[in-house]
Formats: sequence, structure tokens, C-alpha cells
Amino acid sequence: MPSSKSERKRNFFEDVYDVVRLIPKGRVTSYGAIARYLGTGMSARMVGWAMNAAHGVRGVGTKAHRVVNSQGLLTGRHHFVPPSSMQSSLEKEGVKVKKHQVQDFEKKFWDPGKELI
DNA sequence: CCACTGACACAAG
DNA sequence: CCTTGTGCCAGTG
Repeated sequence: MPSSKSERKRNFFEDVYDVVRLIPKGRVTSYGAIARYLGTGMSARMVGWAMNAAHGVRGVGTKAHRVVNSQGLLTGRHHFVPPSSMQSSLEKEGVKVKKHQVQDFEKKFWDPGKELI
């Protein structure tokens, strides 16, 4: 088929979304983990940037609330509406959150590059 | 083409 | 504990 120039970058979003959707219920992952899964060349910022696009039409169905930073903090909660919905969604799935921090983060942590391999 | 921004990570003070 | 600086890549103005 003919070349598709615009299709290439879309692959990046799909990669991120695909990983996020594969996160098991009651589990969480970090931006850095996803970035490393895609390749160390991909900085964690790109993941957050992809999530930013996820709040729109592209990310419909994407569980962005399951993605937290390396400390297990819900740093992206401010992008949810309302912000507390991120914590509510996590607790609803069995993930306890205290002070915007995921409890038992190491237990809830799901590494795409390790379990999804 | 250049400058700024961004839901991060890591290091240093 | 908090702030600042640097790296990383892509998007937007």
C-alpha cells in the first residue's frame, strides 16, 4: 500500500495506549516503566504527553488513572475532572491511595517490560 | 526555523 | 522536605 507518513507517529500513541489498557485491574505502573518498555530512548515525559492526548478522543478507554510516577504519586490527578476521580477510580479497583500516594505500590506495580514480554 | 511547554526521572544542594 | 537544574522527545505557537 502507498506510503503513509502520518501513520508513523500515531504508532507511538498506540504503543502507550496499548500498554495502559493492558494494565490488569487493581494494578498500576509508572511513566518511566512504560517509557523503558517502549525503549530507553523514549523519555518518561513522552508518556505523560501521550496521556495528555488520552484525555481526549484518542484515549477513550485508556485507564490513565492506573499510571502514576515512579514514587507511586498521582501526579497527574490535576488533569482529571474532578482531580479526585483518579483516586476514586483506583480505590474502586482495589488500589488504596493515601495522600495522593499508592499504598503497597511495589505490590500493585505492574511492569510492562517484565510481565508483558 | 526558533522558543516554550509538558500527567517524568534523577541528581544535587 | 523542598527547590533547582539537566536530560529526554514531540507538539505547538
